[in-house]
Amino acid sequence: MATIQDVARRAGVGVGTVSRVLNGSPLVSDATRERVQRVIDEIGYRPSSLARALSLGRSTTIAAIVPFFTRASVVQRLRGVADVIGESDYDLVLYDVHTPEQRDRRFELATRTDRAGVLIISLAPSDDVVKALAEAAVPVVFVDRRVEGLSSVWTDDEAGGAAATRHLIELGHERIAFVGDRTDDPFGFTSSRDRFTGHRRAMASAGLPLVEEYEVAGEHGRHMAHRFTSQLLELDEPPTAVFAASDWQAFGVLEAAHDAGVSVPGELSVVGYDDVDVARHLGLTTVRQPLYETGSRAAEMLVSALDGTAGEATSVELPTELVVRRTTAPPT
Amino acid sequence: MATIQDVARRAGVGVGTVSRVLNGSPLVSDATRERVQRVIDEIGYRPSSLARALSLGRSTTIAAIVPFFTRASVVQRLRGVADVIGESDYDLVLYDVHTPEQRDRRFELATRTDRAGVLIISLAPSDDVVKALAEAAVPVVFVDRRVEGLSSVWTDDEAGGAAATRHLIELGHERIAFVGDRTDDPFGFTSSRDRFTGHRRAMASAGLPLVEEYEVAGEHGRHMAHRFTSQLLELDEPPTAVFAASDWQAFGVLEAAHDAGVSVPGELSVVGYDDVDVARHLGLTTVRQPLYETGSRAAEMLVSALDGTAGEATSVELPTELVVRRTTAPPT
DNA sequence: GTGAGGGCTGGAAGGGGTTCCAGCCGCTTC
DNA sequence: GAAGCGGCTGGAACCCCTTCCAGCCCTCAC
Repeated sequence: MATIQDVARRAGVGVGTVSRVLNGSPLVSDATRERVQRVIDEIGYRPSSLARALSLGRSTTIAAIVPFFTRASVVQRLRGVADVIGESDYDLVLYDVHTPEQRDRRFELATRTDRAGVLIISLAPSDDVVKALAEAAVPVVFVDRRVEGLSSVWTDDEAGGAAATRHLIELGHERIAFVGDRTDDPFGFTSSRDRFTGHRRAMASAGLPLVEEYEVAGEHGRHMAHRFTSQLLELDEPPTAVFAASDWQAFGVLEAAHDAGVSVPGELSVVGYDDVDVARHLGLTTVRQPLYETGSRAAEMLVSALDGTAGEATSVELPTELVVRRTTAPPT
Repeated sequence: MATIQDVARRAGVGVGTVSRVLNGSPLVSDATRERVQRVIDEIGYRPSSLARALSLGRSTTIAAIVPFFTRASVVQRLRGVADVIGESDYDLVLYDVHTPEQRDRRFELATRTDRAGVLIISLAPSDDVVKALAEAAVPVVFVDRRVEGLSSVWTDDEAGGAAATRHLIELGHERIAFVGDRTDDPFGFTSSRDRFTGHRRAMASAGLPLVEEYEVAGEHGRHMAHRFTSQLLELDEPPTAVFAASDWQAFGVLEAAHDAGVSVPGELSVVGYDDVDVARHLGLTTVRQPLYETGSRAAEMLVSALDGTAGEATSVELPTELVVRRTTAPPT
């Protein structure tokens, strides 16, 4: 592997000059520049970004800490991140997190200097970590979560949840169930909880009673939602509508309804959350949140912070939007 | 940020000794080791992996070059990769590729030494690139593609395609259409083409005619498949079955059938390919390929190559499997 | 002619690790 | 008691860049 020394020697110049050519410094005469450039092309020299980073004291890699990057919603956000970072001079390092232990380890790593910046998706840092991050030299942007004193891009889950339930209420539903994530989730995800809060708020302001049997929560995913829905449908007074905390849970609800021979939206209305790709395909009424944009906006904020064009920590809220499709209708 | 010098000074030892403690060398007395370790813990010292990599001459990052990592099938593979790399001491750098230009640029970067190893998913390198990769010091493993002289993990798309069509033939279908990707695809993806070859082979060996009208190809994705299927269904003699080169294209086919009021599987049988998550959900008959395993196996191969426990380049074929669900039935 | 100043250049220092080499110490061994 | 040896240690050299500083040469003004 050729080094800057080799180039300097072959071109008959000093290493400083080669470095200046490499970095487009104006302090090089055209003749010299051309000569050096020719040698570079000839021997196919490429500077070591490792050495460069060490010398500069900053790397060009951005870490993204991501939970379950298999989930469609997370992938969408990540795509926004990847698109922006791909256009920049930075590289994207992916840290997938399955367990709270991994999460904490990753957070600890994040405070080290090896990465130029850090993007944290959907994960909740403890107060200690927040402090460490705030003190650390590396810029951090949170996606899908608001953190005091640090930059973030987020949406209002509570308002979104309220909108979903309000839609059902406006259609005339009164017995509305909520299917969400377990509340003691070890990652401290709050989106399901916030959507639930919104749901209750909407129920309350419509003067509808909160029936405990209608509020179920379990492991994230289709299966649990399926099982819960089967149980809901067997109640003496089953709900006429279900608001699921995510599209995938809504799919589980739909499946369960199908299995039980309950027609949608005839006998049961269903609303999801996220507006994942497939949602449109299946005609699911849902609350759309701008997944891609949360990722791309956050990445943009981080990159401009790294390039020094951004100022203080900023918190950006992106809007959600109710998308009415074919799984909701007035109760019969 | 503390350096190894600081630790050495505070512990009253030389930097060499600190480095030895850091790397678990046996050439340190227990007393010294403990003293150094205490200082490390005290001041929360973390070695710079950048400096370490530079000094060692090798980094601990693995690059994954990935096309459209939004596609569910690609995400599945990537998950396999991420799981394995997450368990190792390496970091995963993600390069998403949307255009052939990006691909070529990424390949060029791959031949440089900054990354310890490279994983290339589904993408086709030119002969020049193959040569460069073979010569470069960095180990490379291809996923979803077989490359002469380099390691790879792949499945037999032709056999899979043949199996899909054979299934339809065995059900009694004779008018079987194929909906695939455009053949002049700029990335040189070959999977759709290979599946098509398998399809034709199966037709031929069953003595069935190849009808040109039944072989359609266009941009990858649901929409094109939708449009093509609508056209197919308007033919004087429409096909009774469709083999789509991917699950998502199969979903487009299903949509088109639904829109045209054609019942599935009553009037039209549909087979997909990949067995993406949603396929099960929608009851799609499809050819399952082990997406996750393809990624994890490749990552394992790469990691062991990096750790020196692997030998020569190896090529691993993983099996495909026909999964019959609710979208195929005998013709009426 | 001299001094000042500007344009360009070479090379040393520095960034934070690893490793090799030399050296010290204390113990055997003859 | 000297020689030999093994265990442990300190520190210089090195990995490959960037940047700062000093210095050279020229031009221009006085």
